[in-house]
Amino acid sequence: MLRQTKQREAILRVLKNTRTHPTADSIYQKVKGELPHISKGTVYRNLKVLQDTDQISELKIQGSLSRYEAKQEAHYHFRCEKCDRVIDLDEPVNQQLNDQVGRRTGFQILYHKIEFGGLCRDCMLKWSKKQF
Amino acid sequence: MLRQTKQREAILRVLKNTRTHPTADSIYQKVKGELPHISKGTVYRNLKVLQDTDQISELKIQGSLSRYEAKQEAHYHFRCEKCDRVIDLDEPVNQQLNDQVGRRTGFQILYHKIEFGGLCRDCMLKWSKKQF
DNA sequence: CTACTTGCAAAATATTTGCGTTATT
DNA sequence: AATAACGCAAATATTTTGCAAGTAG
Repeated sequence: MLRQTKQREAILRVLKNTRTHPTADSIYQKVKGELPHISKGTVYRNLKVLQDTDQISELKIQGSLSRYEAKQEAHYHFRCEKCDRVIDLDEPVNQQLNDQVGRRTGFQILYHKIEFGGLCRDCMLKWSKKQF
Repeated sequence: MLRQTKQREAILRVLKNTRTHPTADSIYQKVKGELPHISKGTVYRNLKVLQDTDQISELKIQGSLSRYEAKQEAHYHFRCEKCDRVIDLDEPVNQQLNDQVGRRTGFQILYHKIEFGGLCRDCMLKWSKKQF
């Protein structure tokens, strides 16, 4: 039976209270503020447990280490190539896509994820200013 | 100016001749058959150069190390959760999606990638046999 | 009490880098 | 020749793991 430890709670809380999709190391840094003796091993082990119990998910985004987020409704991600931020999109999720591809391929499709990439508004502004 | 070395050529050739989306290490292993003295540093350095010159692309797929593929027409990927293979899909690419999301978010969208996940046909068969 | 978790440290992986040498242009 | 690229080995991440001690249930 899984136990509820303050380390595990703290890690989950950090993820529920941010929208930045932090890496394992930055989760470790944040939790250390609250639990100074926590070890990285504990962070990695708990990230794994939380994934296995479907409370968080891992994001493998272009050009960065794995990031994590607390599980929410399905949504897509956008990554800014300049500032490297990862932003949750409101864009509606294409519910039929899985069935569509499943029918055409004969595979059993359980999920799909989309990563958009480009420039966020902040970076577009900064960049365009530099042109003049 | 970039030079054309046999190491770089061999790495690119390996990627052009496979559909398996190999990892850096398995590329290293394959190229070693042809160039026994090649080093891993050379493989990593060349994978970077080939990406920067847009000849190959890196795939960050759920539950595995980075994989690589020679650049082709845009396409989506499917990952089997049982055998962990990554398969290129014929599925048509949604060309309007970038503009659509760009309009709604105000971001400049340069690309999008989709990863589907589930069970491939082979694994569905194996798995269903085990039920009886 | 039991056994899941932790902290710590060491080990295992993965990737990058410094440097003297090789080889492409 | 000039210098990009290489091989090798050492240096850096990054992640996993063994183990004795701590603690939730």
